[in-house]
Amino acid sequence: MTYDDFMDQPKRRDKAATRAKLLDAARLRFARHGFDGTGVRDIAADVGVDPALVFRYFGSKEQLHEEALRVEIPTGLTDDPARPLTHITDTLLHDVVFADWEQFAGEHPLLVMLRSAGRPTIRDQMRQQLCEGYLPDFAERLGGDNPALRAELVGALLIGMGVMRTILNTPALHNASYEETRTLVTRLITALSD
Amino acid sequence: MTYDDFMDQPKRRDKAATRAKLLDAARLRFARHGFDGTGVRDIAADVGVDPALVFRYFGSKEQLHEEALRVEIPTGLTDDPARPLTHITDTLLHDVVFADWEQFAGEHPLLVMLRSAGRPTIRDQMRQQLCEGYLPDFAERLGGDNPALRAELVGALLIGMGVMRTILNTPALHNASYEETRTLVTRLITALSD
DNA sequence: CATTCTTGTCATCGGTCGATGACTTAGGGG
DNA sequence: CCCCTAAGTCATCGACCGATGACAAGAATG
Repeated sequence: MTYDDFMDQPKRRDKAATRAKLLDAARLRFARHGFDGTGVRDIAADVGVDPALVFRYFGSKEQLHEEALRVEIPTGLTDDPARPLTHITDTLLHDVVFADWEQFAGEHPLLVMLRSAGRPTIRDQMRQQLCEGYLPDFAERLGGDNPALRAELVGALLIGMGVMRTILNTPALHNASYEETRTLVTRLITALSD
Repeated sequence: MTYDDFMDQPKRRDKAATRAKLLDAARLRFARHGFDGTGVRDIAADVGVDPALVFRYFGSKEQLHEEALRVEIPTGLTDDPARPLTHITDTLLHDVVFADWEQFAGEHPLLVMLRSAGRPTIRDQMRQQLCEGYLPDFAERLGGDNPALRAELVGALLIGMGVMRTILNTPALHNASYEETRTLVTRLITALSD
Protein backbone atom coordinates (compact mmCIF):
# COMPACT_ATOMS: atom_id res chain seq x y z
CA MET A 1 0.00 0.00 0.00
CA THR A 2 1.47 3.31 -1.09
CA TYR A 3 1.53 6.50 0.90
CA ASP A 4 -1.22 8.02 -1.20
CA ASP A 5 -3.42 4.98 -0.67
CA PHE A 6 -2.85 5.34 3.02
CA MET A 7 -3.78 9.00 2.92
CA ASP A 8 -6.99 8.11 1.05
CA GLN A 9 -7.83 5.50 3.60
CA PRO A 10 -9.82 7.59 6.11
CA LYS A 11 -12.37 8.44 3.34
CA ARG A 12 -11.81 12.14 3.01
CA ARG A 13 -15.02 13.84 1.96
CA ASP A 14 -14.65 15.76 -1.28
CA LYS A 15 -17.67 16.46 -3.42
CA ALA A 16 -15.75 17.42 -6.55
CA ALA A 17 -13.52 14.35 -6.34
CA THR A 18 -16.31 11.81 -5.85
CA ARG A 19 -18.33 13.47 -8.59
CA ALA A 20 -15.39 13.08 -10.94
CA LYS A 21 -14.87 9.48 -9.87
CA LEU A 22 -18.53 8.75 -10.53
CA LEU A 23 -18.20 10.23 -14.00
CA ASP A 24 -15.15 8.08 -14.72
CA ALA A 25 -16.84 4.92 -13.53
CA ALA A 26 -19.98 5.77 -15.48
CA ARG A 27 -17.97 6.27 -18.66
CA LEU A 28 -16.45 2.83 -18.37
CA ARG A 29 -19.70 1.07 -17.48
CA PHE A 30 -21.76 2.79 -20.16
CA ALA A 31 -19.04 2.15 -22.71
CA ARG A 32 -18.78 -1.54 -21.92
CA HIS A 33 -22.39 -2.48 -21.30
CA GLY A 34 -24.51 0.32 -22.76
CA PHE A 35 -27.12 2.41 -21.00
CA ASP A 36 -29.62 -0.30 -20.19
CA GLY A 37 -26.93 -2.76 -19.19
CA THR A 38 -25.57 -0.43 -16.54
CA GLY A 39 -27.13 0.21 -13.13
CA VAL A 40 -26.51 3.15 -10.84
CA ARG A 41 -25.69 0.65 -8.13
CA ASP A 42 -22.85 -0.73 -10.26
CA ILE A 43 -21.37 2.70 -10.88
CA ALA A 44 -21.61 3.69 -7.23
CA ALA A 45 -20.06 0.40 -6.16
CA ASP A 46 -17.06 1.02 -8.43
CA VAL A 47 -16.42 4.27 -6.60
CA GLY A 48 -17.22 2.73 -3.23
CA VAL A 49 -20.01 5.14 -2.47
CA ASP A 50 -23.75 5.05 -1.93
CA PRO A 51 -25.96 4.95 -5.06
CA ALA A 52 -28.04 7.83 -3.74
CA LEU A 53 -25.15 10.16 -4.46
CA VAL A 54 -25.69 9.63 -8.18
CA PHE A 55 -29.07 11.25 -7.94
CA ARG A 56 -27.87 13.98 -5.62
CA TYR A 57 -25.09 14.98 -7.99
CA PHE A 58 -26.59 14.31 -11.42
CA GLY A 59 -30.34 14.25 -10.93
CA SER A 60 -31.01 11.05 -12.83
CA LYS A 61 -29.28 8.20 -14.58
CA GLU A 62 -30.04 9.80 -17.95
CA GLN A 63 -28.37 13.05 -16.98
CA LEU A 64 -25.35 11.19 -15.67
CA HIS A 65 -25.09 9.40 -19.00
CA GLU A 66 -25.36 12.62 -20.94
CA GLU A 67 -22.68 14.32 -18.89
CA ALA A 68 -20.39 11.29 -18.91
CA LEU A 69 -20.49 10.90 -22.69
CA ARG A 70 -20.38 14.59 -23.51
CA VAL A 71 -17.27 15.16 -25.57
CA GLU A 72 -15.76 18.36 -26.83
CA ILE A 73 -15.50 18.55 -30.58
CA PRO A 74 -11.76 18.75 -31.18
CA THR A 75 -10.93 22.22 -32.43
CA GLY A 76 -7.88 23.11 -34.44
CA LEU A 77 -8.61 20.23 -36.77
CA THR A 78 -10.43 22.22 -39.39
CA ASP A 79 -9.56 25.84 -38.73
CA ASP A 80 -7.11 25.96 -41.62
CA PRO A 81 -9.32 26.04 -44.71
CA ALA A 82 -6.39 25.03 -46.90
CA ARG A 83 -5.84 21.77 -45.05
CA PRO A 84 -6.71 18.96 -47.40
CA LEU A 85 -9.50 16.56 -46.55
CA THR A 86 -7.27 13.51 -46.55
CA HIS A 87 -5.24 14.99 -43.72
CA ILE A 88 -8.40 15.44 -41.71
CA THR A 89 -9.66 11.94 -42.42
CA ASP A 90 -6.23 10.61 -41.51
CA THR A 91 -6.57 12.24 -38.14
CA LEU A 92 -10.13 11.03 -37.69
CA LEU A 93 -9.23 7.53 -38.78
CA HIS A 94 -6.59 7.55 -36.11
CA ASP A 95 -8.74 9.11 -33.40
CA VAL A 96 -12.09 7.47 -34.06
CA VAL A 97 -11.13 4.05 -35.34
CA PHE A 98 -7.66 3.31 -34.04
CA ALA A 99 -7.07 5.40 -30.95
CA ASP A 100 -7.40 3.82 -27.53
CA TRP A 101 -9.81 5.99 -25.55
CA GLU A 102 -8.97 4.55 -22.22
CA GLN A 103 -11.59 6.62 -20.42
CA PHE A 104 -14.21 5.00 -22.65
CA ALA A 105 -12.96 1.42 -22.45
CA GLY A 106 -10.94 1.87 -25.63
CA GLU A 107 -13.69 3.18 -27.90
CA HIS A 108 -14.44 6.57 -29.33
CA PRO A 109 -17.38 8.27 -27.59
CA LEU A 110 -19.42 8.21 -30.79
CA LEU A 111 -19.16 4.44 -30.95
CA VAL A 112 -19.96 4.18 -27.28
CA MET A 113 -23.13 6.13 -27.91
CA LEU A 114 -24.03 3.77 -30.72
CA ARG A 115 -24.07 0.94 -28.23
CA SER A 116 -26.89 2.75 -26.42
CA ALA A 117 -28.63 3.83 -29.62
CA GLY A 118 -31.87 2.32 -28.43
CA ARG A 119 -32.51 5.52 -26.45
CA PRO A 120 -33.87 8.26 -28.69
CA THR A 121 -32.16 11.00 -26.69
CA ILE A 122 -28.78 9.34 -27.21
CA ARG A 123 -29.45 8.90 -30.92
CA ASP A 124 -30.26 12.60 -31.25
CA GLN A 125 -27.17 13.59 -29.30
CA MET A 126 -25.05 11.46 -31.60
CA ARG A 127 -26.59 12.75 -34.82
CA GLN A 128 -26.11 16.32 -33.63
CA GLN A 129 -22.43 15.81 -32.88
CA LEU A 130 -21.93 14.23 -36.28
CA CYS A 131 -23.96 16.63 -38.39
CA GLU A 132 -22.80 19.82 -36.72
CA GLY A 133 -19.29 18.86 -35.74
CA TYR A 134 -17.75 16.86 -38.55
CA LEU A 135 -19.83 16.62 -41.72
CA PRO A 136 -19.83 20.34 -42.67
CA ASP A 137 -16.04 20.35 -42.81
CA PHE A 138 -16.09 17.29 -45.03
CA ALA A 139 -18.66 18.79 -47.38
CA GLU A 140 -16.77 22.07 -47.60
CA ARG A 141 -13.68 20.29 -48.92
CA LEU A 142 -15.29 17.69 -51.14
CA GLY A 143 -16.78 19.67 -54.01
CA GLY A 144 -18.70 18.01 -56.81
CA ASP A 145 -22.44 17.91 -56.80
CA ASN A 146 -24.25 17.01 -53.60
CA PRO A 147 -21.24 17.48 -51.33
CA ALA A 148 -23.43 16.82 -48.30
CA LEU A 149 -24.09 13.29 -49.49
CA ARG A 150 -20.43 12.69 -50.20
CA ALA A 151 -19.59 13.99 -46.75
CA GLU A 152 -22.03 11.55 -45.19
CA LEU A 153 -20.42 8.72 -47.12
CA VAL A 154 -17.10 9.68 -45.58
CA GLY A 155 -18.74 9.70 -42.18
CA ALA A 156 -20.40 6.39 -42.89
CA LEU A 157 -17.09 4.80 -43.78
CA LEU A 158 -15.45 5.97 -40.56
CA ILE A 159 -18.43 5.06 -38.39
CA GLY A 160 -18.72 1.68 -40.06
CA MET A 161 -15.02 0.99 -39.59
CA GLY A 162 -15.32 1.90 -35.94
CA VAL A 163 -18.31 -0.37 -35.52
CA MET A 164 -16.62 -3.30 -37.17
CA ARG A 165 -13.28 -2.82 -35.46
CA THR A 166 -14.24 -2.03 -31.88
CA ILE A 167 -17.81 -3.30 -31.52
CA LEU A 168 -18.03 -6.34 -33.78
CA ASN A 169 -14.32 -7.15 -33.60
CA THR A 170 -14.02 -8.30 -37.19
CA PRO A 171 -10.62 -9.91 -37.70
CA ALA A 172 -9.04 -8.01 -40.60
CA LEU A 173 -9.69 -4.54 -39.26
CA HIS A 174 -8.74 -5.66 -35.79
CA ASN A 175 -5.36 -6.92 -36.92
CA ALA A 176 -4.62 -4.33 -39.59
CA SER A 177 -2.04 -1.66 -38.92
CA TYR A 178 -3.03 1.97 -38.97
CA GLU A 179 -0.68 2.58 -41.87
CA GLU A 180 -2.01 0.02 -44.30
CA THR A 181 -5.55 0.98 -43.45
CA ARG A 182 -4.74 4.63 -43.98
CA THR A 183 -3.54 4.13 -47.53
CA LEU A 184 -6.77 2.35 -48.45
CA VAL A 185 -8.95 4.98 -46.81
CA THR A 186 -7.01 7.76 -48.51
CA ARG A 187 -7.63 6.13 -51.83
CA LEU A 188 -11.34 5.99 -51.06
CA ILE A 189 -11.53 9.63 -50.03
CA THR A 190 -9.73 10.87 -53.11
CA ALA A 191 -12.03 8.76 -55.27
CA LEU A 192 -14.92 10.59 -53.67
CA SER A 193 -13.59 14.12 -54.15
CA ASP A 194 -13.09 14.60 -57.85
CA MET B 1 -66.43 -5.86 -39.46
CA THR B 2 -65.63 -8.27 -42.22
CA TYR B 3 -66.58 -11.89 -42.37
CA ASP B 4 -63.04 -12.96 -41.64
CA ASP B 5 -62.83 -10.69 -38.62
CA PHE B 6 -66.03 -12.23 -37.39
CA MET B 7 -64.61 -15.68 -37.87
CA ASP B 8 -61.53 -14.68 -35.89
CA GLN B 9 -63.66 -13.30 -33.11
CA PRO B 10 -64.12 -16.45 -31.01
CA LYS B 11 -60.35 -16.70 -30.62
CA ARG B 12 -59.67 -19.84 -32.53
CA ARG B 13 -56.80 -21.68 -30.93
CA ASP B 14 -53.90 -22.26 -33.28
CA LYS B 15 -50.43 -22.80 -31.91
CA ALA B 16 -48.60 -22.21 -35.18
CA ALA B 17 -50.51 -19.00 -35.87
CA THR B 18 -49.99 -17.43 -32.45
CA ARG B 19 -46.37 -18.45 -32.51
CA ALA B 20 -45.96 -16.66 -35.81
CA LYS B 21 -47.82 -13.61 -34.50
CA LEU B 22 -45.53 -13.50 -31.49
CA LEU B 23 -42.50 -13.60 -33.78
CA ASP B 24 -43.88 -10.74 -35.87
CA ALA B 25 -44.64 -8.60 -32.85
CA ALA B 26 -41.22 -9.40 -31.38
CA ARG B 27 -39.50 -8.34 -34.60
CA LEU B 28 -41.18 -4.96 -34.53
CA ARG B 29 -40.58 -4.33 -30.83
CA PHE B 30 -36.95 -5.47 -30.87
CA ALA B 31 -36.32 -3.43 -34.01
CA ARG B 32 -37.83 -0.25 -32.60
CA HIS B 33 -36.69 -0.37 -28.98
CA GLY B 34 -33.85 -2.87 -28.82
CA PHE B 35 -33.59 -5.95 -26.64
CA ASP B 36 -33.50 -4.24 -23.26
CA GLY B 37 -36.20 -1.77 -24.19
CA THR B 38 -38.68 -4.52 -25.00
CA GLY B 39 -40.59 -6.59 -22.47
CA VAL B 40 -42.24 -9.94 -23.05
CA ARG B 41 -45.44 -8.39 -21.69
CA ASP B 42 -45.35 -5.80 -24.48
CA ILE B 43 -44.94 -8.42 -27.17
CA ALA B 44 -47.68 -10.63 -25.76
CA ALA B 45 -50.01 -7.64 -25.44
CA ASP B 46 -49.52 -6.80 -29.12
CA VAL B 47 -50.76 -10.25 -30.01
CA GLY B 48 -53.46 -10.16 -27.36
CA VAL B 49 -52.20 -13.22 -25.59
CA ASP B 50 -50.77 -14.14 -22.21
CA PRO B 51 -47.04 -13.44 -21.65
CA ALA B 52 -46.52 -16.95 -20.36
CA LEU B 53 -46.94 -18.25 -23.89
CA VAL B 54 -43.66 -16.61 -24.86
CA PHE B 55 -41.82 -18.91 -22.50
CA ARG B 56 -43.86 -21.92 -23.46
CA TYR B 57 -43.09 -21.46 -27.17
CA PHE B 58 -39.59 -20.00 -27.13
CA GLY B 59 -38.10 -20.89 -23.77
CA SER B 60 -36.78 -17.47 -22.91
CA LYS B 61 -36.75 -13.89 -24.09
CA GLU B 62 -33.23 -14.37 -25.48
CA GLN B 63 -34.26 -17.34 -27.59
CA LEU B 64 -37.27 -15.43 -28.87
CA HIS B 65 -34.96 -12.61 -29.91
CA GLU B 66 -32.59 -14.96 -31.64
CA GLU B 67 -35.35 -16.63 -33.58
CA ALA B 68 -37.09 -13.37 -34.43
CA LEU B 69 -33.95 -11.78 -35.85
CA ARG B 70 -32.63 -14.87 -37.57
CA VAL B 71 -32.35 -14.07 -41.23
CA GLU B 72 -31.45 -16.32 -44.06
CA ILE B 73 -28.39 -15.23 -45.97
CA PRO B 74 -29.75 -14.50 -49.43
CA THR B 75 -28.48 -17.13 -51.80
CA GLY B 76 -28.10 -16.73 -55.50
CA LEU B 77 -26.33 -13.45 -54.95
CA THR B 78 -22.82 -14.78 -55.20
CA ASP B 79 -23.13 -18.17 -56.82
CA ASP B 80 -21.96 -16.86 -60.18
CA PRO B 81 -18.21 -16.33 -59.69
CA ALA B 82 -18.07 -14.10 -62.75
CA ARG B 83 -20.54 -11.62 -61.34
CA PRO B 84 -18.66 -8.37 -60.70
CA LEU B 85 -18.42 -7.00 -57.18
CA THR B 86 -20.16 -3.76 -58.05
CA HIS B 87 -23.28 -5.68 -59.00
CA ILE B 88 -23.26 -7.35 -55.63
CA THR B 89 -22.72 -4.13 -53.74
CA ASP B 90 -25.48 -2.52 -55.78
CA THR B 91 -27.82 -5.23 -54.58
CA LEU B 92 -26.63 -4.96 -51.00
CA LEU B 93 -26.87 -1.18 -51.07
CA HIS B 94 -30.43 -1.57 -52.18
CA ASP B 95 -31.35 -4.34 -49.75
CA VAL B 96 -29.44 -3.31 -46.66
CA VAL B 97 -29.42 0.46 -46.85
CA PHE B 98 -32.40 1.48 -48.93
CA ALA B 99 -34.91 -1.34 -48.77
CA ASP B 100 -37.87 -1.04 -46.45
CA TRP B 101 -37.93 -4.16 -44.31
CA GLU B 102 -41.43 -3.70 -43.07
CA GLN B 103 -41.23 -6.72 -40.77
CA PHE B 104 -38.31 -5.04 -39.01
CA ALA B 105 -39.76 -1.55 -38.74
CA GLY B 106 -38.07 -0.52 -41.98
CA GLU B 107 -34.53 -1.56 -41.12
CA HIS B 108 -32.35 -4.41 -42.25
CA PRO B 109 -31.95 -7.11 -39.58
CA LEU B 110 -28.25 -6.43 -39.29
CA LEU B 111 -28.94 -2.83 -38.32
CA VAL B 112 -31.65 -3.94 -35.96
CA MET B 113 -29.14 -6.19 -34.24
CA LEU B 114 -26.77 -3.27 -33.91
CA ARG B 115 -29.36 -1.50 -31.80
CA SER B 116 -29.10 -4.33 -29.29
CA ALA B 117 -25.33 -4.63 -29.63
CA GLY B 118 -24.96 -4.27 -25.89
CA ARG B 119 -25.67 -8.00 -25.57
CA PRO B 120 -22.57 -10.03 -26.31
CA THR B 121 -24.59 -12.88 -27.79
CA ILE B 122 -26.22 -10.52 -30.29
CA ARG B 123 -22.85 -9.01 -31.19
CA ASP B 124 -21.45 -12.44 -31.88
CA GLN B 125 -24.47 -13.41 -33.95
CA MET B 126 -24.03 -10.26 -36.01
CA ARG B 127 -20.31 -10.68 -36.55
CA GLN B 128 -20.83 -14.26 -37.61
CA GLN B 129 -23.46 -13.34 -40.21
CA LEU B 130 -21.15 -10.65 -41.58
CA CYS B 131 -17.89 -12.57 -41.58
CA GLU B 132 -19.27 -15.83 -42.87
CA GLY B 133 -22.07 -14.59 -45.08
CA TYR B 134 -20.85 -11.53 -46.93
CA LEU B 135 -17.21 -10.67 -46.47
CA PRO B 136 -15.68 -13.78 -48.10
CA ASP B 137 -17.50 -13.03 -51.34
CA PHE B 138 -16.20 -9.47 -51.25
CA ALA B 139 -12.64 -10.58 -50.62
CA GLU B 140 -12.77 -13.16 -53.36
CA ARG B 141 -13.58 -10.51 -55.94
CA LEU B 142 -11.39 -7.68 -54.70
CA GLY B 143 -7.83 -8.85 -55.34
CA GLY B 144 -4.84 -6.75 -54.41
CA ASP B 145 -2.94 -7.37 -51.23
CA ASN B 146 -4.90 -7.95 -48.02
CA PRO B 147 -8.25 -8.56 -49.71
CA ALA B 148 -9.81 -9.38 -46.36
CA LEU B 149 -9.14 -5.86 -45.15
CA ARG B 150 -10.53 -4.37 -48.34
CA ALA B 151 -13.61 -6.53 -47.97
CA GLU B 152 -14.14 -5.27 -44.45
CA LEU B 153 -13.88 -1.71 -45.71
CA VAL B 154 -16.69 -2.45 -48.15
CA GLY B 155 -18.71 -3.92 -45.31
CA ALA B 156 -17.90 -0.94 -43.11
CA LEU B 157 -19.14 1.46 -45.75
CA LEU B 158 -22.45 -0.35 -46.11
CA ILE B 159 -22.95 -0.83 -42.38
CA GLY B 160 -22.04 2.80 -41.74
CA MET B 161 -24.46 4.00 -44.41
CA GLY B 162 -27.19 1.90 -42.87
CA VAL B 163 -26.47 3.27 -39.43
CA MET B 164 -26.51 6.85 -40.62
CA ARG B 165 -29.55 6.48 -42.83
CA THR B 166 -31.90 4.42 -40.73
CA ILE B 167 -30.64 4.76 -37.16
CA LEU B 168 -29.22 8.27 -36.94
CA ASN B 169 -31.40 9.67 -39.72
CA THR B 170 -28.77 11.99 -41.15
CA PRO B 171 -30.40 14.31 -43.69
CA ALA B 172 -28.39 13.82 -46.88
CA LEU B 173 -28.51 10.03 -46.91
CA HIS B 174 -32.12 10.09 -45.85
CA ASN B 175 -33.13 12.32 -48.76
CA ALA B 176 -30.77 10.93 -51.37
CA SER B 177 -32.14 8.72 -54.10
CA TYR B 178 -30.88 5.20 -54.50
CA GLU B 179 -29.54 6.05 -57.95
CA GLU B 180 -27.32 8.97 -57.04
CA THR B 181 -26.04 7.12 -54.01
CA ARG B 182 -25.32 4.08 -56.13
CA THR B 183 -23.03 5.95 -58.52
CA LEU B 184 -20.96 7.27 -55.62
CA VAL B 185 -20.72 3.88 -53.96
CA THR B 186 -19.75 2.24 -57.23
CA ARG B 187 -16.96 4.74 -57.61
CA LEU B 188 -15.74 3.89 -54.11
CA ILE B 189 -15.81 0.15 -54.70
CA THR B 190 -13.89 0.37 -57.98
CA ALA B 191 -11.31 2.59 -56.29
CA LEU B 192 -10.82 -0.19 -53.78
CA SER B 193 -10.43 -3.03 -56.25
CA ASP B 194 -7.50 -2.17 -58.47
C1' DC C 1 -71.70 -37.30 -23.78
C1' DA C 2 -67.35 -38.32 -21.69
C1' DT C 3 -62.33 -38.51 -21.94
C1' DT C 4 -58.05 -36.63 -23.08
C1' DC C 5 -54.66 -33.77 -25.05
C1' DT C 6 -53.54 -29.15 -26.19
C1' DT C 7 -53.86 -24.18 -25.99
C1' DG C 8 -54.17 -20.33 -23.31
C1' DT C 9 -54.76 -17.98 -18.56
C1' DC C 10 -53.86 -16.66 -13.75
C1' DA C 11 -51.51 -15.81 -9.68
C1' DT C 12 -47.29 -15.18 -8.10
C1' DC C 13 -42.34 -15.52 -7.05
C1' DG C 14 -37.79 -13.50 -6.49
C1' DG C 15 -35.11 -10.02 -8.10
C1' DT C 16 -33.59 -5.59 -9.92
C1' DC C 17 -34.47 -1.17 -11.19
C1' DG C 18 -34.51 4.14 -10.61
C1' DA C 19 -35.66 7.27 -7.31
C1' DT C 20 -36.87 9.66 -2.66
C1' DG C 21 -36.42 11.51 1.87
C1' DA C 22 -34.98 11.07 6.46
C1' DC C 23 -30.99 10.21 8.90
C1' DT C 24 -25.82 10.16 10.41
C1' DT C 25 -21.34 11.82 10.42
C1' DA C 26 -17.33 14.44 9.08
C1' DG C 27 -14.99 18.86 9.12
C1' DG C 28 -14.12 23.65 9.04
C1' DG C 29 -15.23 28.31 11.19
C1' DG C 30 -16.93 30.71 15.17
C1' DC D 1 -14.96 22.88 21.96
C1' DC D 2 -19.25 23.40 19.78
C1' DC D 3 -22.18 23.94 16.06
C1' DC D 4 -23.75 24.14 11.66
C1' DT D 5 -23.34 23.09 6.96
C1' DA D 6 -22.37 19.82 3.66
C1' DA D 7 -21.05 14.93 2.28
C1' DG D 8 -22.39 10.46 2.55
C1' DT D 9 -25.58 6.64 4.25
C1' DC D 10 -29.73 3.91 5.04
C1' DA D 11 -34.19 2.11 4.59
C1' DT D 12 -37.56 1.87 1.59
C1' DC D 13 -40.94 2.70 -2.10
C1' DG D 14 -43.38 1.45 -6.28
C1' DA D 15 -42.86 -0.28 -10.61
C1' DC D 16 -41.35 -3.56 -13.70
C1' DC D 17 -38.84 -7.53 -15.06
C1' DG D 18 -38.24 -12.58 -16.60
C1' DA D 19 -39.76 -16.83 -15.33
C1' DT D 20 -42.59 -20.85 -13.18
C1' DG D 21 -46.23 -24.01 -12.23
C1' DA D 22 -50.91 -24.82 -11.25
C1' DC D 23 -55.14 -24.33 -13.40
C1' DA D 24 -59.19 -23.41 -16.85
C1' DA D 25 -61.11 -23.91 -21.25
C1' DG D 26 -61.33 -25.22 -26.07
C1' DA D 27 -60.80 -28.94 -29.53
C1' DA D 28 -60.33 -33.50 -31.04
C1' DT D 29 -61.58 -38.32 -30.45
C1' DG D 30 -64.26 -42.19 -29.09
